[in-house]
Amino acid sequence: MATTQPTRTIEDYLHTIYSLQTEGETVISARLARWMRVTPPTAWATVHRMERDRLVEIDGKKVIRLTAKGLKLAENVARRHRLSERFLTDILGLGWAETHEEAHRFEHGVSLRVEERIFAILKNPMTCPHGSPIPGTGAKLDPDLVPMDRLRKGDTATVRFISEELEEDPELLRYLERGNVKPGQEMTVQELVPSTGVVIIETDGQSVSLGLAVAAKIRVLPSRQHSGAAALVGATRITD
Amino acid sequence: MATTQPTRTIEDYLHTIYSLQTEGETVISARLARWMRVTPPTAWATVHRMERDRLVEIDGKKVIRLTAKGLKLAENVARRHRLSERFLTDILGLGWAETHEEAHRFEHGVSLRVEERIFAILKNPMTCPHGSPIPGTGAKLDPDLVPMDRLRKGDTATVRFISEELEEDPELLRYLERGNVKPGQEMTVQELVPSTGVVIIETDGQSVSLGLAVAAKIRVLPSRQHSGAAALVGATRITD
DNA sequence: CCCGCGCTTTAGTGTACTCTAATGTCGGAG
DNA sequence: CTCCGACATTAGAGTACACTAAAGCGCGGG
Repeated sequence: MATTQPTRTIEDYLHTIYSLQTEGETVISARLARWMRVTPPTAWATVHRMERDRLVEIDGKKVIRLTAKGLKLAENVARRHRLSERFLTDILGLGWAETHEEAHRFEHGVSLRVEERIFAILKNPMTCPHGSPIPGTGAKLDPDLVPMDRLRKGDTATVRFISEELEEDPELLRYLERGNVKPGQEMTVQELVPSTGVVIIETDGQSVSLGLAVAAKIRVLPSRQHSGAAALVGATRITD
Repeated sequence: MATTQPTRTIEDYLHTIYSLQTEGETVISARLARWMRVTPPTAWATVHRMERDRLVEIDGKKVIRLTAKGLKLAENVARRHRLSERFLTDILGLGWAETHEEAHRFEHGVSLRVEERIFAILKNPMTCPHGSPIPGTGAKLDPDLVPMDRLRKGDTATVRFISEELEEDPELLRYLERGNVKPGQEMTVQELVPSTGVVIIETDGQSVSLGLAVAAKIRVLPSRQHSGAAALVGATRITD
């Protein structure tokens, strides 16, 4: 009945699918292939093993969705990952940009017992250092958050959430760290012209330029709602 | 040239071979098979992959020895393992008996960076909680230590070292923990009659019975040398 | 309406690691 | 000297995960 512990590979897929799914993205095999850095046939085969083991379902449009069983396992992986990130930064003192990569390795070594201890030592944290809620704590992504690319020139907001998709790129993370683009940071939009594909924001007096695809995966809580935050709803994009 | 990172399996074999080798035991394939809980053909194939990759050499008597390359990797695994044990007991508060098992999982998640941080937080520990020296710290197993089964009735000694071979059995470890048979503990031999196969010792007023095969893998520093500690040299045994 | 591009899927390989079943080998006990 | 038992080894098989090469498929634009 495949009640065996998922392998490391399967845990990674579960985590990725969970991330995309909770961030409201459409999960298809090709996207997983890119994220996992494997070829499409490899991802396809793995996803189909997961379907066989009732971890996911694949609908007529090839969209992959976690089953209840898969969700449970995925939440567990995500919890260990995000908790590991907190642990690595808060207790071991690793940098904000390194921690995702390190946690990706670290999380697989964390058993239930160790997880509980780390939780206790950290005093039950609710989110990872990049703003993702830690499953099991009751924390949810604030629905009032807005993708940064929906802001307009002059808008002020607080950075709250960096997508785990962006975390896959350490160079980008270092760039964001240098620019203070981290949860809790106040920011103001200096320029945002869709046709240029660039948004320029100001954080603590620093000017930081971001591509719109990147800005779309950073969520902020607006302070002064200029106006149009709700205008562009439904502009779904599968950019990877 | 197989400069790839060793797999988890290979790391485990390296660690086991390293443990046996540094404790002065003869390493053969059958023994590895028992320790790793796999069948002899599996262990054989794995060891031969390791030979192919120049991690070990196998002599005419089928004895397996680490090459310089294998030793380097094995020391790294052992360091991460023993350091993890210290970390899990000292920082996370896991029990002395659980920690080996947990560390076995945990160690694979520890990168060089994380290893360095843990070292720093623990203030450069020299040994694991069971007395094994942590490679890279310069610590060595004290050559004055004596296997507990070499003592005689009435001898007093201090427990210093529990073999990693014994650590594979959590039940035994819990028994030892309850009986205070841990590094640093003073003890006196109450009974030791080889023909009975049992040694009875006293620790903090507690009486603890151990099989001689187990006692042989616990090393102590004698306080009063009654006499015959050097008598039985060379009684090599491959008991597992 | 057809074509191409992105996605899916099949086919064929290869390595690591595991098993069972069976055979070869060697040394010590009788 | 022979036979048994422990160990080594070969043979045959299966799963997970990775790849390349090559089709198939469906939809949006010309």
